Parts: sequence; structure tokens; C-alpha cells
Amino acid sequence: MPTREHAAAAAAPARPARRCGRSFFATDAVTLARALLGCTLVRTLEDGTPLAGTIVEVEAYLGAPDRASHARGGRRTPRNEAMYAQPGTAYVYFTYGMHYCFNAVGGAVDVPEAVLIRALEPVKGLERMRAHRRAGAKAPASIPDRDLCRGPGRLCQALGIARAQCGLDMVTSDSLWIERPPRPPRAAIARSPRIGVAAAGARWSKRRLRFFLGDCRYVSGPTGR
DNA sequence: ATGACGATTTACT
DNA sequence: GTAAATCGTCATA
Repeated sequence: MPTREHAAAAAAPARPARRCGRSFFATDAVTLARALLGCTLVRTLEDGTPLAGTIVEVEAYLGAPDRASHARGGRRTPRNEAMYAQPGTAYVYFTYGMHYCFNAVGGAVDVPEAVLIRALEPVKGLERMRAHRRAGAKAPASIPDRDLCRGPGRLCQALGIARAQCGLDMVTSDSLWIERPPRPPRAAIARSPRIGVAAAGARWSKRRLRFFLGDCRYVSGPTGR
């Protein structure tokens, strides 16, 4: 005899656990960067409002040897401490006196590999995202959906990611995590040099450590065509 | 204590 | 295309 519980279980859509776990993050920055494309970044606001977007553009930062990384030369300071935490930690930093940037930490404890999330295709909570963007000190006159999360500073503003989110463990947090896509992204993964790192010198600024979904209109910067 | 500098965004020519 | 905005962080002294 089927019990009520059995019936409920059968009726519910088989929904596999999609949240990325520790092992997803515990790898080198390039592997993690590629794996993150097509994943969903999920943010739950303090009032319970869910926001979400598909990751479409990322950059890998390779740690101590990478002259463009905050951890270059093994630098370890109060600001970048989260880069040395366990894989799956969020590293958020403030820059240019007005913007935050969000990274997913990879590597291992004391190994500062990280992936900068540069752009999302907004999926859920667009109007709340727009309200966040409009509340900014220097908000543009109007904000099309395409510009909600196109750029590292913009997506942090749209999702309400700031200092308080730095150091969060995205494997266990109930306010910030990443989910695997139901199926791998259809678009091919394109690559290019990273953006805004010219000061790191030619050797590192020219390496193609930026990855993005080709043919995606939500990507910031040059799409190579 | 001080100064140079951003893993950016926006507005304007 | 160029330039301004704006302030925490870090290296130097």
C-alpha cells in the first residue's frame, strides 16, 4: 500500500542536490573557472528575497606566482585573508573607492587560488536587482536587463554582495551559494586575456585567463568578434 | 603618517 | 575614444 509519503515523494519532481560542494571548489583556478560557467549564483537577501543569475564570464587568479593576483608573491594581508581559507569561501573586496568584486575561492587551505565572477545573466529577482543598482551613488539614468549584472562591480551591487559577504562559506551558507546547471552550457567556452590587469606586466596580463560563454550578450568587455 | 594605486563604472567629447 | 569619481589598503618612512 502506498502511503501518503510515498505518493508525495513520487509526485515531487526528482530534484538532485545541485548546490556545489567542497570538492567542486577544491581545484586549481583554471579548472574552477571553466566549471563555474553556466552555474547559477544564488543569493538570498535578509528579508528572504531570492536572487539568481547564470555565471557567463569569469577570470582565474592563480595565486602566489600570478603577478595580477592579490596574493602575488604570497602576499597575505587582512584584505585577502579569505583567499587562503577553505575552497568554497567567498572573497569580496572593495576597489576604486566605490565598487565590490566577488570571487569564489578554490585551491586548498593556505593555497590562494580564486575565480573572479565578472558577469551574470540575471534569472530571478530582476526588479530587486534593478532597485539595488538604482540605489547606488552613481546609478545610470536607466538600466536595461542586460546591464544589471554585466561587470564585476555591477553584479555585486545588483545582488547586494558587499563586505558582509566576504568569508562566507558557500558550501553551507543559506544566503550565498552556487548551483550546478541541470545540464552543461550549450555555448562553447571562449577565452581571452583578463581585463584591467595591465599593471601586472605583459607576461601575466596577456595570459588568457578570462573565460566566457561565447555568443552571450550578458558578457562584459570584448567578446572577440 | 603619508602617498600611490587600484581584478570599475559612468558620463561626456 | 578619454576622464572623473572616490576611499580602503598597503608599502614605505
